[in-house]
Amino acid sequence: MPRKSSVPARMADVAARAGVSAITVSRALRTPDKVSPAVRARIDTAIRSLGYVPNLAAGTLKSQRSRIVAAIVPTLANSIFAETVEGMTEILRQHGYQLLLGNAGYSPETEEALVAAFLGRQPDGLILAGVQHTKRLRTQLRAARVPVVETWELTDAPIDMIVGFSNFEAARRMTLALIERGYRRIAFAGVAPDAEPRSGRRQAGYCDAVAKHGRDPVIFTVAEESGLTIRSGANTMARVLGERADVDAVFFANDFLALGALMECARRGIAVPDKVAVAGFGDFEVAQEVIPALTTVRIPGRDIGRRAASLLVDRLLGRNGENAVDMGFEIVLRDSA
Amino acid sequence: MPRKSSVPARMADVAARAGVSAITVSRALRTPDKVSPAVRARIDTAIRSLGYVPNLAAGTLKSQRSRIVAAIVPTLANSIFAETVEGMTEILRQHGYQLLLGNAGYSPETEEALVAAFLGRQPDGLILAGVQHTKRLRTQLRAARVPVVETWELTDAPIDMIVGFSNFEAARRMTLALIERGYRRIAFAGVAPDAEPRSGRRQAGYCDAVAKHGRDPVIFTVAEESGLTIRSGANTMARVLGERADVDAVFFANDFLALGALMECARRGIAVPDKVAVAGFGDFEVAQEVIPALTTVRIPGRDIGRRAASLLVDRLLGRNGENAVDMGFEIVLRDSA
DNA sequence: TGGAGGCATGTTATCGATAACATAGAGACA
DNA sequence: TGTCTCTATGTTATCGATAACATGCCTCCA
Repeated sequence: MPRKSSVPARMADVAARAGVSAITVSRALRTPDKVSPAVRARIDTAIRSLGYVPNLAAGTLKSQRSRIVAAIVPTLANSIFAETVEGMTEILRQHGYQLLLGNAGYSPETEEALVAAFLGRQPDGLILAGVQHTKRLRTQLRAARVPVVETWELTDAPIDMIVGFSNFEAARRMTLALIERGYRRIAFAGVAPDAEPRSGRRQAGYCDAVAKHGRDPVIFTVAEESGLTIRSGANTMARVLGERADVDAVFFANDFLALGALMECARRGIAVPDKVAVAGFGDFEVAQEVIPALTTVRIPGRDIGRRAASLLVDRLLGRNGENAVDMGFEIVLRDSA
Repeated sequence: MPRKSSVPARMADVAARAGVSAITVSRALRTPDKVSPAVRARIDTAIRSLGYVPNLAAGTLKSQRSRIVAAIVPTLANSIFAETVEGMTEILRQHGYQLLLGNAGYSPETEEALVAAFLGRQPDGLILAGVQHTKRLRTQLRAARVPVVETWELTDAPIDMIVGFSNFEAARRMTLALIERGYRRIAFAGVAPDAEPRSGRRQAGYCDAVAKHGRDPVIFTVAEESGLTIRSGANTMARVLGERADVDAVFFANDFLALGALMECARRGIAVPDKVAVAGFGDFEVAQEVIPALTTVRIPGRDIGRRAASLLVDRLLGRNGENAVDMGFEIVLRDSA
């Protein structure tokens, strides 16, 4: 039966116009080499003349494949996670997958709620930032049998696949580099470990390094409500300068914090690194442009996204490759420390 | 018929366990007040004990409502668009909608391809950045009868709804402010107008303002491949200083460019604003922290996202409100100009 | 006391694509 | 020439939820 032209065309309409059955249209779209060129041409013409758009909800329902990948990140704004998301969309798009995005702040509970909402879409895969999840989330994910990639950290007990680097090791190595450069009293500044797990792992790496050299850690905790911002970096630097005249280097958990610290020093006319050295984490674009250029840890954020998506795609294509990838990091020594 | 416990539970399984029919479960989930409290409680128990997750593909197929909103932005990385996306997810989540995200670079063709791919998901709405789209895209969207919100600009001929501000007017006002402050020879630096339409509109606003004062525009075009980055801002500033000693103020199309310019001046020991003034666009976080603090145009990026999502949600709920919202801008005069 | 109206719940058909199975016809080869 | 294989295409049933319509029962008031 023909339908009013005001309602969208269905596959059956395309089939009728091309003089074939619906399944042949379906094949022409999904596995073109199983359809003869002549028929394929007729179908293409019909599709164009009807403006046909396949209803993926119907396809998903029957085939149990949604071609959707869901990703959950803590935040996009002013963050290197945005690059990771771009890296993911890039690879996923190449393989015909689309990205359903959620941002969870730094709350495992919100993450859990988002995953619950996303699972109803039958995503073919899931990408999460971090390895700190609620117990219920882990249970739910195993039950759903969805391929999962965790990112931005490493752990011995991933849910499934993982693409990241060792925040602990990166911070440890940066701290050792600062020690090697001759700084005697190195402080660490980040948010509370339970508020942001990655920052917490970095703090632990710092503690390990100073302990190895028989020194006491000096830790400044950034107020949680202000977060990893330039402004809170400046505030924290002000506290360090006011409270601990003996500190000769500060290692910040994030480049924005470090940038704020540099600005605070500039405002006060304090020489960096002569009076106090500053190091950051992330190697954001601004790090190499600021004066003095920022010593920091380079993290391949975009590549983490690309690689996470690749692992997922490989799994979905039945190609079984690695399950855990350490993307590494790089200590970048510049002028600020 | 009962199913193996290894396959996910369906609504019928929940219904059986709760001793009701499937439709009652459906109602308990979507319109709980139409189900008696006692039955609702039994259903809730059944859902939890089976770990039931509704299959939204099935629901979408029958109800023709996907509860998905698709958004396409040029880029997320290092960009204020990321805040807009966060604003959108925030509002959409409150109303049970999920965000399908695409990034199109600055290519209308990629945007068109993304929309085509997204439409198959039957999105309940679509949010686009900008108002420059291919003709085919406009046709396709009208045919699909999807509510559309364009953002970040204004136009007399929106596809449907629009939430933005006037890039032209914002740049014009900033230029006038610079003139008023006494700068005689003001240059503009941005990417080529056809590469980034928003930057192009800003350039036009600048030209209008200088022309009103009988002056000739001085335009520096940032190399397209490097884009709106700190580094290309520094390079552009170097060109300005080398080629146009008469220029006493430079208005950059973006805060990152302006930031790079400030850094280049610092490296060369050139006083800002005494020797040359610098203004930016966007009021990114770094603008108020850098030294000298950056004179710029504040754009409510997050609010644009929130408002765009609200307009869409209102439309979907049958509440017909405004179709065009000017979110305005604010000239922020700081130390750099 | 009876019927109108409203609430809670049920029955049936359906959304549109595709997996699984079926079949027709062409060519290959003994 | 018969049968075997392979390719191109078709038929049927189905994925899981929900719209539309149906029904039973309770309450209220004339």
